[in-house]
Amino acid sequence: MLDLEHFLPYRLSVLSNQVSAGIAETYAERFGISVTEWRVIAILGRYPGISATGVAERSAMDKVAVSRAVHRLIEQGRVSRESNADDRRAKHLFLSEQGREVFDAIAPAALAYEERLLAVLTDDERQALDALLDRLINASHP
Amino acid sequence: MLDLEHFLPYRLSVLSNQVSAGIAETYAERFGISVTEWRVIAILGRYPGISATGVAERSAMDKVAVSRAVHRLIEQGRVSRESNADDRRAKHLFLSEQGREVFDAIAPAALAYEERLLAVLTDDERQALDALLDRLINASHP
DNA sequence: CCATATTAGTTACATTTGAAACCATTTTCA
DNA sequence: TGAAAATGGTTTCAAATGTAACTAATATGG
Repeated sequence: MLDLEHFLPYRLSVLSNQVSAGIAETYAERFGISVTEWRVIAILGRYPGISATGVAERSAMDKVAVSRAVHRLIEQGRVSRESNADDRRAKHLFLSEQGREVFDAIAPAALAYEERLLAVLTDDERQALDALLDRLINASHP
Repeated sequence: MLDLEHFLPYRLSVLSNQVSAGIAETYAERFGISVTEWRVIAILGRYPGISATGVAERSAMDKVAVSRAVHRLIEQGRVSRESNADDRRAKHLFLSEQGREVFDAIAPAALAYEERLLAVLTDDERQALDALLDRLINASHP
């Protein structure tokens, strides 16, 4: 018998939404930034000079979403672009100084949220969760 | 240092989206039904006569989404409504025979998907995952 | 070579979604 | 009581999103 409340896919969805909303609270208001924009910033903070396609791969967002987020971030002066000599279709993306400020402000808050959430687990449990998620993510790959 | 790919909230989001998309494949095409509609059906299959607000609470969807899904399901002849004598604002919701057919068809497929996903885990690991999710869901409550 | 296929990224259109305003009814409590 | 607040549910409007079509540039195989 299917009971939504004990159904793994459903529970994952609930948890994921609650957590995303919780984190969004820490930055949405303060910086007028959406989840997709934040994800692009997070990727660029970690991998400066990556292309839009690279961002899409690493963020599991589709390329249209990335394109739009990048467009808005450039408008906001938070991201800059440099053309790629080797492949003139692709552009290298970077955080501007303002983008870096956003990243530096949000990243600790996001990590603090994660820490607060994981505080209910012991170290062993965290590792176990990590490993379980790894395997499930691999297993669920299209 | 924040690294999106190892950040729990992000990983949850990726896994949840992959899984939801995987399950949706099993019914979207076949029944022309969306995730929200399927969730309403799943709840009504389990709790016949529940109100729209009850559905929203149990499904963690917002009431606008429920209202719209119910509306579409009624149009499709898959859900029926009965007014509530005690409170004339609220209505009792039920699966029609056709709605029940959809439920009976999808539920096993959804469970099979879950089973396929969980097949990569041992029984002990499943229980561990279940317990970990419980605690995280409670911890992440607004 | 060069015609064809592929890839990076954008745009256009339709659909979905969310927030806020909105009825209608019920509850509260002064 | 009855005026104000709360609740169930719907509607409206703007913003977010997905799909498909598109441009421009690069790669490939005959």
